[in-house]
Amino acid sequence: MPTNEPLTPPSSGRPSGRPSGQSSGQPSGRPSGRPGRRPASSRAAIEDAAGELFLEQSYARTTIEHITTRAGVSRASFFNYFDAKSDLLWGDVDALVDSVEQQLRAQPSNIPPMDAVRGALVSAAEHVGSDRIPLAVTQWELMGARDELLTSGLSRFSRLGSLVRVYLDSRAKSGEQLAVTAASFALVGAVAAAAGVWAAQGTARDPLAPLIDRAIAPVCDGFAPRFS
Amino acid sequence: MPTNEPLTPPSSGRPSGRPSGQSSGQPSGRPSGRPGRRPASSRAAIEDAAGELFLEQSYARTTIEHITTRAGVSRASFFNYFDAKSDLLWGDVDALVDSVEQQLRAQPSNIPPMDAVRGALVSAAEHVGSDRIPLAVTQWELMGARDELLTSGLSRFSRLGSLVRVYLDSRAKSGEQLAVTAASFALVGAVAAAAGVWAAQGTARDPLAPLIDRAIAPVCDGFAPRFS
DNA sequence: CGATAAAACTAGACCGAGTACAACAATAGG
DNA sequence: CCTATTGTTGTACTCGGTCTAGTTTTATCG
Repeated sequence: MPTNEPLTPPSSGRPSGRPSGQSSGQPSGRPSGRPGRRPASSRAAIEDAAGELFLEQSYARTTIEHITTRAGVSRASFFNYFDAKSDLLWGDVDALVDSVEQQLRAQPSNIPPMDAVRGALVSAAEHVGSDRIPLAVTQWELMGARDELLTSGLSRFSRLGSLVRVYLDSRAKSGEQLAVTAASFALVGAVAAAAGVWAAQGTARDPLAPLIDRAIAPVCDGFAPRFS
Repeated sequence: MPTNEPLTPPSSGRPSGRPSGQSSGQPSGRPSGRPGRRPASSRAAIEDAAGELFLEQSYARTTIEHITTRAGVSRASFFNYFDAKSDLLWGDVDALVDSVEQQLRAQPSNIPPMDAVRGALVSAAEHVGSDRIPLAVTQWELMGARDELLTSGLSRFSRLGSLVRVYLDSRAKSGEQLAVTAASFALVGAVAAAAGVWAAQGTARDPLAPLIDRAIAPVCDGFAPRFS
């Protein structure tokens, strides 16, 4: 007996090909230049289904099978679009970290390093509109057990830490490894704290950027003397 | 067909009861007061086997089955002693966090809050002798992909953050929620950074406590003005 | 001593996330 | 039509973790 597929026994098999459910209009838009089958609207369908289910029954109690079933997609398809279940929650945060990376590169090199980092973080935060909020934030209020959320999210923030560390390292004199690393991860801690407070404010929250700024300012002040 | 048990088909079954292998002497020491079967040396056997296997083939490639097989213990027994595989790596860190909690309670209440936290963290770090080093640290050098390690460890540090936050919260005037949270998690970031640098030093590393102190000092300096 | 209760341990089924791979379907271009 | 390419699916598998029922060892009480 196969291991998975607790639901949807072989009978009543879904018609292969794209299902008739949901909001997927005929995906045959433009020839798109390159060969191969064109993607159905699977990605959006998955995201929508996940958003609904997370609100209905929380992240922890929603399985990937639930999501794909509601989206009218195969379980295998899920992993074509996402590497892990937690990507549904934190994918937006990943994108935000990417934007921090860009902002860091865009910083002028004649200002003190900590000011540059501060500017980059705040700039990135300014692009977080209240329109597109990471799913993780909406879950924050809902979840009784935040540990799973927290754990799945921390690794994303650690990427931010590595990013900042590389930047600071490039602008510090050697022999400052400890200070560079400490500053980077202290900043990330402060950012995460601000994000947590922001998420906890529920709907109609304040803009994120000033919060971030207030949270990281003391860290910047503390470490600034350690850098040129 | 059963799902698991890829190895050890029903043939060649290990003799039930305590195996003759390893270092487990007859555990019948003292009557120990209370009823019930006395524990075999399973816990130590598991830890030893895990330590060996992690060094031989890394954490990621070692399954719980491997560990329990070498330890001569059933898989079920593993979960009698540990909640998760990652506890083998981070259990010592958990204990360390506990000791921070104690140190926080032992701090005099007439010194500034940030000084108290700093003292507690450094005191706890002083008890980390080079004798008993968390397995995670020894793995740090070995692992090609540190992400799994990192992820499994971050949640432990987040507990430290919550601890500090509660303490700071009890000593701050209300309305300082953001500052309290930011300070807590910035501290944790700095501590984690110091621990990482320490771990990366390989064998014969410097004492941890001064490293921690140097890492968190700027954070304390930065946030100190925000608290009474 | 025997009965009982508690504790350590085991066996085995089960679940869900994640991986791997071989198909199959749709589409562009020759 | 043929072929290469890309999206999608079915299916088997691994592993961490949970759960439950049952077995063995032990101390205590009658």
